[in-house]
Amino acid sequence: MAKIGFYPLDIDEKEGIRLFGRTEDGKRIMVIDKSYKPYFYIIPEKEINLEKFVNKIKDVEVEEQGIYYTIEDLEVIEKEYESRNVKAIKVTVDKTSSIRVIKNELKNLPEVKEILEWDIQTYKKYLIDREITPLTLCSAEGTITEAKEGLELRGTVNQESEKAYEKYKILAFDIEIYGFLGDEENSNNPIISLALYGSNDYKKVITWKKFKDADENVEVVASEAELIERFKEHILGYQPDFLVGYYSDGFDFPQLKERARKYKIKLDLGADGSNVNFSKKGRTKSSKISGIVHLDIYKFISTIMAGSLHLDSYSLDMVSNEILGDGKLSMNFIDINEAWEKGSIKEICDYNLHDSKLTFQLTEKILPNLVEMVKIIGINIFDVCRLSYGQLVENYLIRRAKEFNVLIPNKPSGDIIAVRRVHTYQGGFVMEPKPGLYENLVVLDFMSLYPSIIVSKNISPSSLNKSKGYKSPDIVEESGRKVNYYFDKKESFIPSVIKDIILRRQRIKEILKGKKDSVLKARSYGLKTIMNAAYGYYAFFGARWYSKECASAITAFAREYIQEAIKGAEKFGLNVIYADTDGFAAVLNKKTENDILNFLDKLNDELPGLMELELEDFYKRGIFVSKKGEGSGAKKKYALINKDGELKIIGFETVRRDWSFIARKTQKKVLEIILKENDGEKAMNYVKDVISKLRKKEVKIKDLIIFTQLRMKLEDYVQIGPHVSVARKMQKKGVKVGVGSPIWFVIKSGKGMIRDKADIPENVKEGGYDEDYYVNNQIVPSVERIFDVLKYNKEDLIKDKTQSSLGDF
DNA sequence: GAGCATCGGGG
DNA sequence: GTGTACGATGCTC
Repeated sequence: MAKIGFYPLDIDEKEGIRLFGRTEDGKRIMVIDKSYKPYFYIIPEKEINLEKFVNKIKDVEVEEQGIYYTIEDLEVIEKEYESRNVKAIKVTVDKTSSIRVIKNELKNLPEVKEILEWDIQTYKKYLIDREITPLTLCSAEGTITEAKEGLELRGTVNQESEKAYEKYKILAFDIEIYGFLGDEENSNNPIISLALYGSNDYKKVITWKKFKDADENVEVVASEAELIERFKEHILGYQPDFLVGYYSDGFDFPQLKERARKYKIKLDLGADGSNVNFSKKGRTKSSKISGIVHLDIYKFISTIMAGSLHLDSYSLDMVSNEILGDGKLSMNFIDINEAWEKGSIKEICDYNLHDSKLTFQLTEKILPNLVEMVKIIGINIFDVCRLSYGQLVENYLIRRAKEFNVLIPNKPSGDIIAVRRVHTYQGGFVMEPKPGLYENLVVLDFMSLYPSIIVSKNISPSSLNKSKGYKSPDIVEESGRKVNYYFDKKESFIPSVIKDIILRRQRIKEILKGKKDSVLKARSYGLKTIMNAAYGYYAFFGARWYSKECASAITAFAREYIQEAIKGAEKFGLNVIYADTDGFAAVLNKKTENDILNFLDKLNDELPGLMELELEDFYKRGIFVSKKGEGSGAKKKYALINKDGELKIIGFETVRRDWSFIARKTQKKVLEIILKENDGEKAMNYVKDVISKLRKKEVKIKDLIIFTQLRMKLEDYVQIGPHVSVARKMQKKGVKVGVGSPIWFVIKSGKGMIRDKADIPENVKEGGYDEDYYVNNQIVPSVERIFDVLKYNKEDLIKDKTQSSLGDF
C-alpha cells in the first residue's frame, strides 16, 4: 500500500471511477477507485409500511443477457423534497448500469411514488459525496504500478487541501484544410497544415508540401497521413494537461477524425490507449480524450464569458483582439487555397502557427476563470468548459443540495418541457425612451437586482405557497387572472445558496479593494456569473428546479423596485428618460453630482438589506433613438459620451459585416459628431457628403463590398438573394462554391432586380456601382433613426446640398 | 406577432 | 431514455 498526493485533472467512469491527474512532482497518474457504489432514492407512497416494503424489494435482482444487476443496500433516510420532510429509501446498487435496470424494475410498484437522483452521472455524485474538488490537492491510497504512460493506482481518494494545481501544461493546436467547407464534402478536404503551440516557446508546424524558406519549427512530412501520425507523436511527447483548440469540438477534431479514418489511423491518444471519444448532443459535438483534457475554449468564451464580453462575434479574430489586443493574420480561406496551390507554404504555416499561438494565449488569460469555476462548482474542467448557463446553475445547486439535505428533482421529460416552453410571463420593466438628444445625464443601476430579490423575498419553489410569507406584487397570469404569490419566510435552499454567494463575493470584493489578485478576481467573476444566472434558471424549461411562479414573482418585484426608484428620482428633481429592467437614465436638471450621491445614500437606506441602487456613470450627452419593435425587454439602442469623452454605443449595428464598410463608417461618424460636438448640421453635412460622393461615383469599390456566407448547398436555395445569385455566377466561372463559402459582392449599376445587379467585386469597375442602392439601402437606413431624433427627415438627407431648391422629383 | 428561415464557430 | 436534442434574430405574411 502506498499513499500519493495528486491533482485530479479529469474524471470518468470505466471499471470504476477513474481520476486522471498529476502527482506533486509532475508525473501522470491514473487512479481507479472501485470503492464507490452508485445509488438512487425512492419516494414511497405515504401510507405504506416502509419496513415491509424494504423487505419486499431487498432481494430484487435482474438478469439481462447473462449480466446480473443487484441491489446492495437499502436505507430509509429523512430528506427534504419539494418543501416537505420525507422518508426516502436510498437504494444502493452494485454498479452504474444497475441504476437504470433496477429503477425500471421498481418504478411501477404500487408503493413507489417517485424515483429520484437516478439521472445524475456517477462520477459527479462521486465528486460530491467524497467531497473531492478537481484541480486541487488530493491523495490516493492503494497499490501502485508504473507504466510508460505514468503511474497507475488502484485504491481510494481523499481531498487533502484546497491547494490548487499551478503548473498547467497547455498545448494549443489548430489545423488548416484545403478546399471548401460543407457538412458532407468536408471529409474530402485534406488537412494541409497543423500547428502546435505550448509553454516555454514550444512551436511546431507540420505540413506535407516542401518549400524553401521554412523556419526551424516547421516539419515537412511526406503525406497527410504522416501529418496525423506526427500530431499524435507530438502530443504523446509533450504530455499536455490541456490540449486546447478554438472551435475544435466543432471543426478540428471532427476533421481529424474523418481524415484519420480515411487512412485507417487510430486516434489513440488516451492515457489508457483509448481512442478520442466523439459525442454529439443535439447540434453540439465534443471530443474527449482519456487522461488529456481537451478544451474547446470557444465554447466557454462564446457562452459563459459572452455575458460580460458583449462582442458582436466570437470569432478567434474578434475575441483575441478584445482580450489580447492581437488579431489573426489577414488571410481568408481562399488565400489559403491559393497559397497551397502556388506553393506559398510559408504563408500558411505562419498563419496556422499564429492561430494556435492566439489560442494558447487566450487559454492562459481565461484559465483562472475556468479553474475557479471548477473549484466553485466542483465538476471537471472538461465539463465546465462546455457548460451552458442553465447547467452552470444546476450543477452548482446539485453540489450544494447535499449539505441542505435536499433531494434533487429529476430532469423534466420531453412532454413537460413542451408544456413549459409554451408558457410565458411578464419580464422586466422597460420605459420607452423619448427619442432625443440629452445633456448631462446620470445612469443608475440596481446592483444584482434579481439575485437580491431572490434572497430578500426568499423566492424558491420550496417556499412558494398560497397564503403566507412575502407577498408578491400583482401578477397577471396568461389567462388574464390577477394573482399574488407568497413565499414562506423560513429561509429555503436556493435563496440560502444565493445569499451565500452574494456574501462570499462581498467578502472577496472587500479583500480585493486596492489589491490585485487574479485568483480572487476570477472567483468573484465565477460567483457573480452563477448568481446572475439564477433567475434565468427558474425560467429555463430544462431546469430541475424550474418554477415559472418564482421567475414571474422575481420580475414582478423588480418592476416594483425600479418604478419606485424612478418615482423617487423624479420627486427628487431628476427627469427620467429611459429605463430597462434594473436601471435608468435621467437628466440631472439642476442637480449636482454630489446631490445624486446623497440621493442614492438616502434611497439605499430605505431598501431591504442586500438591495442597492448604484451609480453607473455621469454622461455629458446621450442620444436615444426610437425602436423598431416595441414591448417589454426590447433591446437597448442608444449612445452616450461620458466626461472623459469615451463613447458608449449600445445596440447600433455599426460593426456588422453584412453592412458595407461605408454604411458602418458613416453611422459611427454621425454618432461621434453628434455626441462630441453636438452639431447636427455638421453630421448632416457629413452624410450629405458621403451621399454626394456616392452619386459622383467617387467611392471606392472596396468600401462598398457586402459580405455573407452560404449556409446551404447552392442548389437548395429557393429564395435567391443577391449573395446566392453571386455564388451561382462564381460557380459558373468554375469557382468551387459550397456550404460556408464566403461571398463578397457589390451592387452594380443597371436595370432590374437587386440580385441581378449583384456581382463579385472584381467584376465591378471603379464607379460602376448602383449609387441609389447604396444611398437608399445602406447609408440612409444606418443613420435615419439618428436624424429622426434631430428632427431631420429622410428627404433632408437625400436632397443634394447644391440642388436642394429643386425639390424632390 | 406567429411562423419560418437563417446563422454561428472553423477553413 | 439504447427516444430527443440549440438559441437568437431577422424576415414575411
